[in-house]
Amino acid sequence: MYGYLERVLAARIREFLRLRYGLELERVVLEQPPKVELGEYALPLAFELAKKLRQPPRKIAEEIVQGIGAVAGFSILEVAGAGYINARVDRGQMAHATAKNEQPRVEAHTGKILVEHSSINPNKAAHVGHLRNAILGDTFVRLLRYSGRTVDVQNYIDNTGVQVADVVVGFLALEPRSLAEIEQLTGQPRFDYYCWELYAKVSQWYTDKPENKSIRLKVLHEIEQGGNDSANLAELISTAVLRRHLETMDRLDIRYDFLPRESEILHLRFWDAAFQKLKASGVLYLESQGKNKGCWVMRRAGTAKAAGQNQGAELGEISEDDQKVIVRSNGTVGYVGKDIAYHLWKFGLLGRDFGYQLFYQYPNQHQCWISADQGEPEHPHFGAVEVIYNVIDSRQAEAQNTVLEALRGLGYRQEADHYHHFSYEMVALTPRCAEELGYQLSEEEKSRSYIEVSGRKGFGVKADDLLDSLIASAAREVDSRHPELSPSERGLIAKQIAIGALRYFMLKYTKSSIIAFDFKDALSFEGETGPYVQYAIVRATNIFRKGGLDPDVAASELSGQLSPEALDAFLSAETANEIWELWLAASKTAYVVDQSIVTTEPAHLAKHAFQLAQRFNAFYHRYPILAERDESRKNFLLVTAAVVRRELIRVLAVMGIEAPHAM
RNA sequence: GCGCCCUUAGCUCAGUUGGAUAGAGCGUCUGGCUACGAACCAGAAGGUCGGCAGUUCGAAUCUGUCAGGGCGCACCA
Repeated sequence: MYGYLERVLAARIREFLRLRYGLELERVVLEQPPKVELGEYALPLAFELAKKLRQPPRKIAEEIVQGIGAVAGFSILEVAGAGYINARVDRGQMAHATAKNEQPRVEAHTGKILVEHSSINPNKAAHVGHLRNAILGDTFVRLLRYSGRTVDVQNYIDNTGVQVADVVVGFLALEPRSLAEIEQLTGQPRFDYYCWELYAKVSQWYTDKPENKSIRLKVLHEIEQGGNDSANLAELISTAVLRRHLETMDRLDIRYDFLPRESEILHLRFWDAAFQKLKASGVLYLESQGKNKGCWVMRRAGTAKAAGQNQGAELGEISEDDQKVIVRSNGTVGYVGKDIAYHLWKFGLLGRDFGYQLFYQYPNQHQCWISADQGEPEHPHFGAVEVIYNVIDSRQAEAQNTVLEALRGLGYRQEADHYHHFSYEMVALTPRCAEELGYQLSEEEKSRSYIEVSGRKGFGVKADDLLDSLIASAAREVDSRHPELSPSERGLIAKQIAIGALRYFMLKYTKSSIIAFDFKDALSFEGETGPYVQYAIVRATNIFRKGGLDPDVAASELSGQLSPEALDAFLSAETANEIWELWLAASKTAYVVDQSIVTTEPAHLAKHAFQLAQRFNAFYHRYPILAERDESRKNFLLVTAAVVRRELIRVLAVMGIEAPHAM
């Protein structure tokens, strides 16, 4: 409702300015006054117009307020301060609509959206950094779906790169085993942990003796080639680790629709199709001199063209430093080239498609498909979407932008505009956390605010380990507080709390903030945390349980007995501002969801969830509802609790967090 | 060297498109459980928003510059 009324007011103001002053404003700035006593919306509009109209702001504001007349949903517009226009809503009406769960929709979008996230190398266990990626991505998917969009979730699998090759080398050179033995190993519960260690060992082996790296190159070529022992081993390992990743993420309620793999991008020759287009359009050209002689290159994103150059197609136009090699002099294509081809496929511009095979059936029956050279005849359709979001850490910004520039260079302007690099910062560890994990730090490292994780060194917090300790920690609390519940009930609650804590922790920081991970912070269930919000919901639930009511139907049934006028009487009283602010916050779900999508910033949603819970906790403490003597007031307070509870559950659901029955 | 990001309370972070008195959590100190369960609430202390200059009626927010920190600039992915 909050966002809806904002749009109503903005549209009306814009219309008035057009008719009265002949002004066409692109955007009308609306904000919330510092205190709710001043109104629900504030317009600093008159300050902006003062210069254009050559009149003092205060006078303009008064003119607007007088001229605009009544606005539906609002009780009054008034001038305040040096020229603010403050708008007060009709509290009763707005609360009534909120209680009845009325959600005015804006126009429905039809185009499909593709969100790609996770994309973990399938050579070792997932760690905290991967969790941030997956939780950001999954939450963004939920945000889009909540606002009515159709979304495909993809997880790109680089199963032919050096990282997988290194584990293959480990099995071939360091811990030789038969294929049957390795196959048996892949069936172990946490095969990805085994690979984690092995990968670190191989990396150390290279460091000790750099000449060992020659094996890596040989294995890498064999894997890319396909149809040999190395390739078969890589397939076996990467598929097993991939399954483990799906299981780990499933613990957090994160699921995928499609897993495109690099092996198919190679085998199905996506690059050949892309290469033709890139050559024809002049995005790529063959360098004939210098260090990149014999390579097909394009301009690196972010490098400026010298004056007088157009597309950069002619020889020698791009200086060596500004060149990005797409095809090596030996004729093989690099990562960026494959990525360009893959993105042409995403937008349906490549003219080729994957084969599709059903790969994984989740316990909840959701199906996850994987790319295949020859797929099944019947399969869902992926790709050819309108908008894409790639959840990839900020270190790959330049590579992402180079792909984007290639699309632009090919003339796909609209697609380029719908290409979003959902960029976020990494998760590092605090020095204290690193020491807890048993790592020797130098004095210099101890003084730093964070230490970067390193898969190569086997240095990091594994995702499953973190989840395990969160669940164990939550279980201790639940067990001591609820000995009367069955072990399975307690287990479920502990799991919900653990996931709530973890997901909230990863979402409360803005994307541009580097998270310095520490067990103490992540294991906290107090203050600005997921469990704090969950606890507010449980408190609301308890009111209804003690009162013998069903909280889920209370909002709709009880609000039916309360007219807008009756609600207004409760909410417009001098002393009602605190409760009204709670209602106002509860009416903002759709508004905050939209804002989080537009800014690609799920942290807004997390902050909002916390603030709403905070207001509710204050309300809970101040108004003992069940002890209220006045029946109609008690009814009103119950509706308040029911509405806030409903919105809290809704907001948490968008964050992928469940509300426990008890805590 | 070039590009991108960051610098706000003791610590960790919010602060929408510039707007009314810069907020929260943690930590510290003080209070509150006969329960709609305190995983909570109330209160206190704590800030020249890295420095300087500029634009503006108005700057934590925009521009320039300096300082400090991070990341990226492979015929790796």
